[in-house]
Amino acid sequence: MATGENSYLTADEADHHTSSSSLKRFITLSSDDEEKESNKQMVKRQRASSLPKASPLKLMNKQAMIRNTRQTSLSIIRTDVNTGENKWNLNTMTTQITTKQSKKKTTQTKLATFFSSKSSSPLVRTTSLPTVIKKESITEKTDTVSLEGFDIDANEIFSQWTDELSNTSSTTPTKPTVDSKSIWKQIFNKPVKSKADDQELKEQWSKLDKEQPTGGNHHGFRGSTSDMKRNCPFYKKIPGTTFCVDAFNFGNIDGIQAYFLSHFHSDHYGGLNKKFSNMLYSNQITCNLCKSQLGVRPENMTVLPMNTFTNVHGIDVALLDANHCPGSNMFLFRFPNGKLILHTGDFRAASHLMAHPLLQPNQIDTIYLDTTYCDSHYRFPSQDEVIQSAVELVSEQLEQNPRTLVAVGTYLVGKERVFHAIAKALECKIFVEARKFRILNQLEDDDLSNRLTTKADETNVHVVGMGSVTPPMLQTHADKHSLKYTKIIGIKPTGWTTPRTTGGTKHYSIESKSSNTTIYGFPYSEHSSFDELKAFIEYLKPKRIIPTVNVGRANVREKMNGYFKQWLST
DNA sequence: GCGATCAGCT
DNA sequence: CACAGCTGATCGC
Repeated sequence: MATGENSYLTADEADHHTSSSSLKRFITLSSDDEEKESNKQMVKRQRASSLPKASPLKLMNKQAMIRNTRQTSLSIIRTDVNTGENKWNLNTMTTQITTKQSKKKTTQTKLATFFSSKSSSPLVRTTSLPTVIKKESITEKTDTVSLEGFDIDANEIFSQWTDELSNTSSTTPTKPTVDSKSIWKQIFNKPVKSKADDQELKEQWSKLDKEQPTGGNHHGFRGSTSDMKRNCPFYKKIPGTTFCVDAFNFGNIDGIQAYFLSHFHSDHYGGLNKKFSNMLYSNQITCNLCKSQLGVRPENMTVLPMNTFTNVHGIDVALLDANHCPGSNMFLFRFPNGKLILHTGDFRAASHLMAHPLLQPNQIDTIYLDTTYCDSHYRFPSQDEVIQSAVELVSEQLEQNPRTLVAVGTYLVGKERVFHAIAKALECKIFVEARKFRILNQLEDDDLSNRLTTKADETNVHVVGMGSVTPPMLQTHADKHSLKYTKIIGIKPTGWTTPRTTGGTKHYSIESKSSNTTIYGFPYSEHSSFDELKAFIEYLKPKRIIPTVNVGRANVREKMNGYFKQWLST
């Protein structure tokens, strides 16, 4: 249980409210437990009376978020429309108590309301109230409810609850009054359904299938059939927040304040340009690239530190290395009640990622998972093994013929380790085009930067775009840059290359060969292999997994779901 | 004439 | 196929 210093709950309450098994526990409460429960409430009330009164609050925002989790908690996050700041967090926690009346189980909900502020004492006031909502009326998912048109004074809401409390004997729940009902109606101004997670997810996917039937990955990158702006798929939004991840192709998304970017690859930043007028959150390297390559204005970007929680609009966010390309990170979101959501962005799972102190088993509620290779036939060696193999190949080739040009395919960012390792082994420089030169110099790797040159004849190791690793393109490249080579070899590091299991350590395949041009495919991946994904999930044991890649077809999703179930049940 | 977006391709 | 682009055409200003 993460009850860090930023948690708005005391440790005791956090445990009480957010324990993963709390729901189950309440359903099976014995009368003994009930007694304990009412004692607890009593203590709480006593403590509440000694706390300072809540100061009057004016709800200035046009939007509030209603979040109902497994623990059936409800929170309203209030934002100042002028500053975009969350000055106050106004939370209403609900806990559930099940009583056995006759044979029928009925669930009643007690409310504990409290106000909290980032700057002052976290718990200003607590109270408990009679039943206002029934469990059945709460969905376990998150709903964003627009409060447009309402100008609600918080005191107006809660004064009525307080009145109810004083008129009610503390142990006997009474029926809600019409007044408090109407207030809840205002907040839940759209119908709230009760559904199991699975069912809810299924519906969100099939809704997406209907809306965007073009298949593919709903990146918003392709597949538009009309001039209508596409909707942001649900799995790019973080429930219970005003956050989205890697969603720049959908204009200004309703209810979104913070646009997170996991790394600088075009299918993730797609749509981002200098006209971007919202707030982007990412790591230093990615922000550098957004500025230099896309012209995103610095005032529209916030650089977040790695490996530590930073508060963004009332929610703590930590950036963790994703082991994908340089400047790639995962996002770990921590809610005021301790709930954790992990968005992996694109990542390659490895033991050193799982060893991160912020990633503990059984702590994560929902994980948004890079499922690029989530199929049992995707197995490839470690990056180190493949790099080793590439270095050996290049060394052999150069020994045979020193007038060999080595062209290594790369992405805009990504696959750097391959040509870097080769250049290190050969103790030589690395030729890159001017644009690539600028990009690589932003990656904060001194040895890499020192080896770069934009003069083609200074080294045998040339960096080219992945698309240029074809026989005719390589030929053109060799002709264009130098006459001092008699042979050219292309290195194509891509995860889609099926590794040749030659029994040895030569992890490559020959993709094409002519008299003086050979292209080698290396199974060098910057996404998790199937086994790595499996190990990652089996270690973390999240409550729920939402895939973010290969989600365009229902049958593929079903297959992945099958794997998830297996992994989580071991 | 420029940038943004799209189809096609790898 | 997917990935992470690239190229060239078209659209909007």
